[in-house]
Amino acid sequence: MARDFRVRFAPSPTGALHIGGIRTALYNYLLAKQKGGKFILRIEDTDQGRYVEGAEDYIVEALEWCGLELDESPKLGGAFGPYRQSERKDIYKKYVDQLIASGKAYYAFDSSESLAAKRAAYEAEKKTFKYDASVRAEMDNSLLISADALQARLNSGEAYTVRLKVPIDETVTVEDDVRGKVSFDSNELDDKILLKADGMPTYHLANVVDDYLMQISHVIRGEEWLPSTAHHILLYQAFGWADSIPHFAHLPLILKPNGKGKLSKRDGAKFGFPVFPLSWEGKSAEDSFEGFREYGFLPEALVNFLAFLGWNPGTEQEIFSLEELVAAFDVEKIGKSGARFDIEKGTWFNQQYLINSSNAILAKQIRPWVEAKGYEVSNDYLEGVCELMKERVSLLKDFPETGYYLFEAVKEYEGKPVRKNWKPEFRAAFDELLSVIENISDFSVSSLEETIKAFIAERELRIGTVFQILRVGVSGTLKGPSVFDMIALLGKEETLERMKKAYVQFDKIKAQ
RNA sequence: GGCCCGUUCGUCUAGGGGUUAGGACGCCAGGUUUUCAUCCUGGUAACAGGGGUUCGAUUCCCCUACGGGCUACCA
Repeated sequence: MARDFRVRFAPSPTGALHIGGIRTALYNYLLAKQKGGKFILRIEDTDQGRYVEGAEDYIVEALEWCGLELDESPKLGGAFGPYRQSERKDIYKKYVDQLIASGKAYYAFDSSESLAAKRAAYEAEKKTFKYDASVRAEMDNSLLISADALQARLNSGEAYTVRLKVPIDETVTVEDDVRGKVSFDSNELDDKILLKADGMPTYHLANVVDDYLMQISHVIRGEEWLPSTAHHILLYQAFGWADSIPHFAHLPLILKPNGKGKLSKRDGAKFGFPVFPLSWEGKSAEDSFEGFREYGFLPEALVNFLAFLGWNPGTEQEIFSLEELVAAFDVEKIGKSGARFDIEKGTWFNQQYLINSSNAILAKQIRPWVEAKGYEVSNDYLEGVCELMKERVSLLKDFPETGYYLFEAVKEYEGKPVRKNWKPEFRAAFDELLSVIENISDFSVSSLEETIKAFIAERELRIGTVFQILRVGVSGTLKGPSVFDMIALLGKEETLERMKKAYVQFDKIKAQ
């Protein structure tokens, strides 16, 4: 029987969500949308010790910013709620009791301290302690005591955990859509804690119970979960849910730029680029990070870039809108090896999106950056800036930075072109040029170009010299948009003012 | 250490028993442009190593090396 496609993104609210998480969410979203299924957000907040205020809101906002619309979530609700695991405590207890009753799980009274001591002792002998079938009998659990004794201990309020009783001599096979069959020897598997002493489930239990109850059809998650998937399979079997095991797809990890380990939150500061979608204000500067949004990325570009980290359509097309990704996505085409994070490529994607955006849309996008610099300009003007700058920058914040001279007076003049081209005796000719400019009634790029070129020809001036002087006079730099474009955008008054001011500076530079 | 996964240009990757091993980013060169950028053209550069299997392996198998993940009352 074909099940509906129901996929979930299930992060822990332990802080900002980094781009590895966003990519996981993206792949889940793409599969759900392509198949007409549901994309669900489930908050896995079973570790009260690591819970961070604001993290859930951050996750939701990040998904929204990326355009990954949810169908069911803690805030949206849905037929399978609640969607926060901390609110499902009773459900897990019920299922754990079922497991104990059927002998698939057992109570363990070993304290954290005694286990730590055990581990230390093993380590001293260069061995690794594992709470498994081989040591169960040496531990303090319900497998070793009578029903009465157990009841007495339970009644006394003694702290306990519940562990999965992993069967011996079995081969557990995970069918992974990315990696194929992956097998584990059950004797290598430890008796994972299912229910913690505080009554909360561990990831393993909560995950399996919720995926089952929420009728999740596909589990797409990071490769770090592959080893524990064996336990998850065992759990499905223990519950008698073997027929409802979802499809698994374990994603290759996103690696640090140097390939040494998976990308982590500290790498942003270390390598000088963001690893989070949005900025995160932590309790300390060390725990605060800049996001791609604040760095100047368009969400579409981030999504496109992330989609290609570990997946590709097999064609030569690289620029994909979200809708196109939905259509082209294919779990079969997900790669198997980790992908290093290369900000250069990401920046290229962003520039492609900048170039392909309309000026009207871009103007809206850059306005916050422009206003943050204290500039007040009209939309028309901003659109003009976009037209002139979008092929020359790669981040939104570059517009008011690289092109600051389109918003305020030139702060610094490049010396080299001035020394090379400026002569005080040109002043007369340039004064004339300025009056010519002043008299242009149609202040458009084409008439500007025509008039100025005619003037240069008439006076037999060197075209390169005049252009460079105008360019540096108006923008301070040799790099940038066409002079005529800049002059037309700045307007007559501003241009004349800038040039007059520039002559004075040019003389000074020349005199140095 | 044990278990699991992986390995094609510097990076992201396509491909797949016989290919000039393709594309993109980056880099370099040329062209276009009054500059820069865009754009166009060209170039640079890869199948980790060793054994098999095979007429033929980069492709299939094994081993080694290297890399990564997991090994918590964290997810």
